[in-house]
Amino acid sequence: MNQDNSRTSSKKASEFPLFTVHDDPKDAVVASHKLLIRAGFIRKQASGFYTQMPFAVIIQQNIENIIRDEMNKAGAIEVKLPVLTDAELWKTSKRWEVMGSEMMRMTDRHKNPFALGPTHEESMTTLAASFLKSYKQMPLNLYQIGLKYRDEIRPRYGLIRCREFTMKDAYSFHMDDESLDNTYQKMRVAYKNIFNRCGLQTIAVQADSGAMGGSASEEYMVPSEIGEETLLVSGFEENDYKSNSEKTEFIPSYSYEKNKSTADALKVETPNVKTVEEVAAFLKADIRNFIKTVIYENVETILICFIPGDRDINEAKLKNISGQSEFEMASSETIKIITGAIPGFAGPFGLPVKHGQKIIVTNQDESNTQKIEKEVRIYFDRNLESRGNLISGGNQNDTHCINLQEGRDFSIPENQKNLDLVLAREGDLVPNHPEKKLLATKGIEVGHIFKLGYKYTQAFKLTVLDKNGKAHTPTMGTYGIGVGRTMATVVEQNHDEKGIIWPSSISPFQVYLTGIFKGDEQKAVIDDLFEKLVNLGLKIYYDDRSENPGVKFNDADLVGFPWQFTAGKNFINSGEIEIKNRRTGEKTMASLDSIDKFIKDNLMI
RNA sequence: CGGGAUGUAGCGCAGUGGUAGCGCAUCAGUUUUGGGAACUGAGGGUCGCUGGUUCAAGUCCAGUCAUCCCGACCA
Repeated sequence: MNQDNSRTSSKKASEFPLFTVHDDPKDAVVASHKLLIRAGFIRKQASGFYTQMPFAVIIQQNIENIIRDEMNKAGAIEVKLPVLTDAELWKTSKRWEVMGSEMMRMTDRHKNPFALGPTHEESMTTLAASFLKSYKQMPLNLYQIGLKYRDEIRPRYGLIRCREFTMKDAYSFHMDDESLDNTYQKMRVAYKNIFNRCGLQTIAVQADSGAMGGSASEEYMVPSEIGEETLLVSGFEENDYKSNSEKTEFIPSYSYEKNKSTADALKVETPNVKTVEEVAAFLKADIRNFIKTVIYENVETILICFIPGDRDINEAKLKNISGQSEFEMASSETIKIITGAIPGFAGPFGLPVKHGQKIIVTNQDESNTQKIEKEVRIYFDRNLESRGNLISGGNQNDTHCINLQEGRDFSIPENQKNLDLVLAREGDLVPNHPEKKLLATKGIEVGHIFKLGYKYTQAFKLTVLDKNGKAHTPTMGTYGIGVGRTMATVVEQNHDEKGIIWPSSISPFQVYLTGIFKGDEQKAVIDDLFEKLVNLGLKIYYDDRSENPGVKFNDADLVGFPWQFTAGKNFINSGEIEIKNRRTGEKTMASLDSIDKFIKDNLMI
């Protein structure tokens, strides 16, 4: 009998109960959230915290084991780090402040600060530093599967965005970029295999790699209406361009007018019209000839950005260009100080401040307001270069300027040429393939692989001796997969109006056996069938409740195991079992004698 | 943190200032068993919390907490 552990053994409903519920929970809006709760896989404990019920525990184990198998095959080594992390770790990497209120913090009895780990670069680098001494020990790829805590601003969609979630996180250490790339490529293969084996269709897209260097980064996205990322692709085939919109280079499918201004710059009154759209309508001008001004600030800097009037700014690109990882829209106060006008009338012509200038502004940080000095930085998008007949704010209330000429009325500095600040969108040209246009789709991120570089090895002073006996700082890669999110997105991709349809690779059971019987005598016949099926090696869930048949059929569809066997009066009278494929709905009849072959042909994986 | 909404039985929801309700679920009994059964009976409530107005508050007012949805973070 298959009684070795819960992952491989068969169960009876009378001993291993269902937790299905009749109604959709009122706070659920997406399919995976509704179905996982209705089918009794999860229960909400608090916002962003979920209990896993018995079936979900098995699914999670199945997904984890697929991940383990592929990671181990790719040469990674599993460890387990503490979830609770000492504040010292985060202070060393300067992330104690950067992480802000996203980290769940606490103190121990001695008043020492700790945080529940939102990620483990610090812990893993510290661990590696404790034993990595020689180039001979590398490359090394360490991973763990464990809980992460992030105090999300807005948990939502059930398991898709939680405050406590299980993640597989791996960190690799290398002597050089070539070795890093080698492991990175292995992880690409492993990730493809992992998601394929989980029955999850993903697309790998180019991702923004953040402020720490132009290294490679790929996100594994599940295409979905409810996705929080916008993806831009040239198609969905192997060699098509696929990118996160944050990362996508902006190449317009139309051309911006390059005529020189024939008239001098001129101020015009534009009372109470502020947005580019309003001003364009007011002046009856083409929105593409406008310069849109966007102003951000943080505690150190004020970032003034000029972009084409018909487009939006890409903040991820600005972060990379400016090196500032955090900023927000500048306050009205700040805008008045730097432009001399209320918001809505800023522009490059006659702007009272210069790039690099230090300026005193009021900093309204929480409760206390104080005067602090900030550095002004000015950035121009490349699509403004050499253009004339431009229109922008006049740095004066209710005033705009027309006939502006780049190089005459304002100039893009030489060291700032070719900056790309615009958020690309559907219809723009595909980078390197100007004959194609980008298509937009939404995606949920389930995995991310990333060449990290030296940030943590430097911060934690991790060095090893190279062949020449000289100290060398290794480079790192990091590779994450959201385990619970994988479970949820599988449901998003695999369900119908009746319930979930689990891929057999991660399904808690292969077969849902519905017994329909009157009285103990008939039940005994079907109990006996269950034992025989278990002995054939099937992982089977036997609904032996004395409910009405409809209740059991509905539960079988809802919990979504891939095959449904029904044994009722046909079985009792003539030994016929009905077999239904949950996904296709296809039904066949089999006798106990012929079922062995059916199982070998269809159910053994 | 801004904008919007909701908190009433385990779940889903009604509720007009004047007796706390419905459906499902639960428990007991009888019948029923191939697509969410029927009947009879029973149990289950600090109406989120605190304060106020009123002869009287689930209902009106103020505050507060929680949850969800829309925007900035992320696996």
